[in-house]
Amino acid sequence: MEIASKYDPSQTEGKWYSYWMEQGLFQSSPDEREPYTVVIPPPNVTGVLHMGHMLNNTIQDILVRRARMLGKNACWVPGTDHASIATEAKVVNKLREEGIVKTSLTRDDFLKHAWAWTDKHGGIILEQLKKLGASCDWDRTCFTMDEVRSQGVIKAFVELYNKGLIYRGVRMVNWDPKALTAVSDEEVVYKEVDSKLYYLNYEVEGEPGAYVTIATTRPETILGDTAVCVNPEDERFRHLAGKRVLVPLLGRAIPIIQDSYVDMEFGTGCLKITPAHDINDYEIGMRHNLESIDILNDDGTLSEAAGLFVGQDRFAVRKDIEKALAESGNLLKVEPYKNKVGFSERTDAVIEPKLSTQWFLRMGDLAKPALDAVMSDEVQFHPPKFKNLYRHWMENVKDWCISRQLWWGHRIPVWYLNDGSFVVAETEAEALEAARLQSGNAALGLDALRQDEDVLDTWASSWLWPITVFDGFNPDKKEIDYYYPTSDLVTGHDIIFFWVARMIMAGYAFKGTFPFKNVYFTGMVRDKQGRKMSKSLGNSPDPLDLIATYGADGVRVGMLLCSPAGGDLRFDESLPEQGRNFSNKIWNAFRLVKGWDVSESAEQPESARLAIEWFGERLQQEMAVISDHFSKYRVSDALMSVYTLFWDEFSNWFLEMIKPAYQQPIDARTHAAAVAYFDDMMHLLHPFMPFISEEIWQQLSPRKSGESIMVSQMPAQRAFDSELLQSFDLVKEAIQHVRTLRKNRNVPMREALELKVLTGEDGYVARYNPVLTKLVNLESVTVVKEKEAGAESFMVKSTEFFVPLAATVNVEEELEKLQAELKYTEGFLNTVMKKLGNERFVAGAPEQVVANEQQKKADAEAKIAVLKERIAGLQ
RNA sequence: GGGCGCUUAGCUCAGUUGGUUCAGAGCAUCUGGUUUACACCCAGAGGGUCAGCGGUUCGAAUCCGUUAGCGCCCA
Repeated sequence: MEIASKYDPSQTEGKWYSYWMEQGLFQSSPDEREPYTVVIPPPNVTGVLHMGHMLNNTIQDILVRRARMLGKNACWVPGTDHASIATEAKVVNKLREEGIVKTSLTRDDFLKHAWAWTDKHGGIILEQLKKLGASCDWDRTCFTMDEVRSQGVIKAFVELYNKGLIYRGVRMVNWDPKALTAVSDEEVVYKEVDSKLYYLNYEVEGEPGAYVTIATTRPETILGDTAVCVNPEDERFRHLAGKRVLVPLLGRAIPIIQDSYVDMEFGTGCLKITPAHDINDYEIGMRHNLESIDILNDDGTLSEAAGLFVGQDRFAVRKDIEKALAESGNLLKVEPYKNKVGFSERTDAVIEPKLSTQWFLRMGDLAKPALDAVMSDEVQFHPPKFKNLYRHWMENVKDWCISRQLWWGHRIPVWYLNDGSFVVAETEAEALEAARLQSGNAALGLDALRQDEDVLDTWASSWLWPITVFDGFNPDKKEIDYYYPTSDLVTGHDIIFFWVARMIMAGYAFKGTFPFKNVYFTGMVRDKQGRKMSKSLGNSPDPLDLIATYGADGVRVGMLLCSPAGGDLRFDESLPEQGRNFSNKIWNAFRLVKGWDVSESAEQPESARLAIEWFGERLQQEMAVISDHFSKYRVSDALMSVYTLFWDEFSNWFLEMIKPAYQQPIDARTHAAAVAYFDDMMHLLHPFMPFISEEIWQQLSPRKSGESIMVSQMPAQRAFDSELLQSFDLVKEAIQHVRTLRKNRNVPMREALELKVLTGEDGYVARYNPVLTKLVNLESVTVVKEKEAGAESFMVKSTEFFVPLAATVNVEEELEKLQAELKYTEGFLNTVMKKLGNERFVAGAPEQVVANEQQKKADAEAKIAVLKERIAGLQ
């Protein structure tokens, strides 16, 4: 059978994914095994796969596949979230293109359109994850707005309300005038912008010609001013206490108040107060019982209350009012100014601080156990540096505005009665019952109830995800008791507050314990220049194109090669290319092993026997390293271990050592060992590169139908012989020296060499001669008692090796090399001696460290002796 | 403005309680190579005052202070 010399992922990836699905290998149900559970960070239902998802889901799949192969009952629950604002905005846009205005539709009609959109686009992203190889239990696919998840959200709301943790209140919220909804603090992105600082003169009432000057970046808001404030310590304004000033253009008189909030150094030291449109002004207004004048409509245009410019957009007014103020003589000057302005994360509209009635979740009590859990490592963060950030946020946590003025989402389970009171209940029927009780009117009908028009923030369903995906709010606890708490959560560090912190709170609030044991924070995927990947920049490659070009395995490797936990990663196409190259390397190693003729009668060469003995230990050594990496969530390092184990140790050393001579068969014992090692390495590789490892595993040995590497067990770990490994390294070193020598002297491989060994205290292991002989083509290895004059030479530790060659050695070059090595070794010995000569070191350092230094001293002295001898011999 | 973090080879980054020859890996570069598994490869090589300065210590890339540059989070 001819095997192609290039590995072609397109021939295998789809095939094996279908096979795994058909065999039901991703499925999990509770049994007696230890569970290993991961819930996917649900991507936006109408979104498409981007590089962040690729990274994130690759890591999850690696963890899940490894756990499965370690004998755990691995369960990875997939799903999507409904992304309230984003999806509603998309649907509104689509309707607008069709000539339909949202406000012309009823809520129900709008929701029909939204569901249609969701049905059409939802799930695309999950299909894309399959291309990546994600081993999710697809039978468990959840959606934040499906029935079970919605029930959970409503039950949680009612429960929290009954505990007094949810309240309705008038607060300053972040208003998005484009989406026409409040958004949470976390959804506001602050950016530095070039704006202007306007200096405005307010005339003192009754004192024509007397002014105070204020500085503001938002001159249009003067229409809502209800005071001017100065610092009580400020001498400059003391004479104004108790007086009033006139708002420019309007002539409305407002008081001059005193509050220590005002920074005397900033601007003019005189601050205008607009309680309805600035959070700090609002607080000052509360302290001084000021009136609030809301001059803006929800869409950002000026309202009747403004008195002027009514109906015009806030930014248009800013320009127009500048002119008007200049004409009226109130504009003193305008300076360029840089300030931070809040933008909506979803719509990029400038956020308007706005007084509004909203639902809030009290966070104080919820935060406490969640904070403790992370600080005590009951929930472990990887990398731990995020603990600090988390603590800072948790200690300063503010109440969470959970209502959104949207239709797409979970409608708030609150019903208002005609008298303005309200009831909170899980269903309409229960609401009616409660309302009858509350009103004392047993005849109250449904028509007397009006459900709150708003929906809940999307994160109000996402934070319950680890619970609701196992139907944790219903009486049947079989699933949740088995799978919860989950094991690992893998997510971007950008949603640590949005999601991670809140899930931990929900875990303690509703389940009494943490939702996951470990959180692995990934970095943000950036382009080569360090820019965040975004649609508008067009700097994000299409993940599916990458998979088509380099294979899913190649892309997975590429993602990991640049992804230390938590740090940003710079992606460019050389990375999946490297992954593809690795696939090809593995494939060709397989071709080699598969292509050999196997002879039952051929004797096993000693070199092969030694190679097998060595690689068995080497494999164990690396498996220990890999396990250690995984235990510390160093997934990239674990991959790098597998990578070098396969490429360097297995392919470049082991296979070369056992390779039979040209056109000769390989003996059966050696071949069997090679196949067994290959099998082991496919296991180690499988979590990282599921497709090629399955393809090769299936071909390595006959397999039964339904078998798969993904549900087979990882090779068993055992202790390994590190002395053997060290002594083998000495042979490798000798081999490398001979190779260099061949290269320097232009001696081709086919020409066999003589090797003479002048043994020192260490550096030579005679039993490995067959390996040495095979890899560098020696005709003999002989132990000598004397130096070999005129031969090329090299050293391993204190042993000297000589290779007699026809042409003479370049004495000068050789001397130079030896002198350099001598100098280095002497310098090294010197530092060692300094340490050993230092009484405080000998007394203070641990015994082992001192012993090491003594060993170094002995080694160095032996080597120096040999070097000096050789130099003398050459001179 | 407040807080946190980072700065190690051309690039991306490791360096795990200060102590094995500790200054590393991968990629890139350079030099050889039609050794029939692989040029998506093989064999080699070069390359860094561990950001600067000061301190602690027998010993510092590692701990402390400080300066500069960069990044992130929060208001």
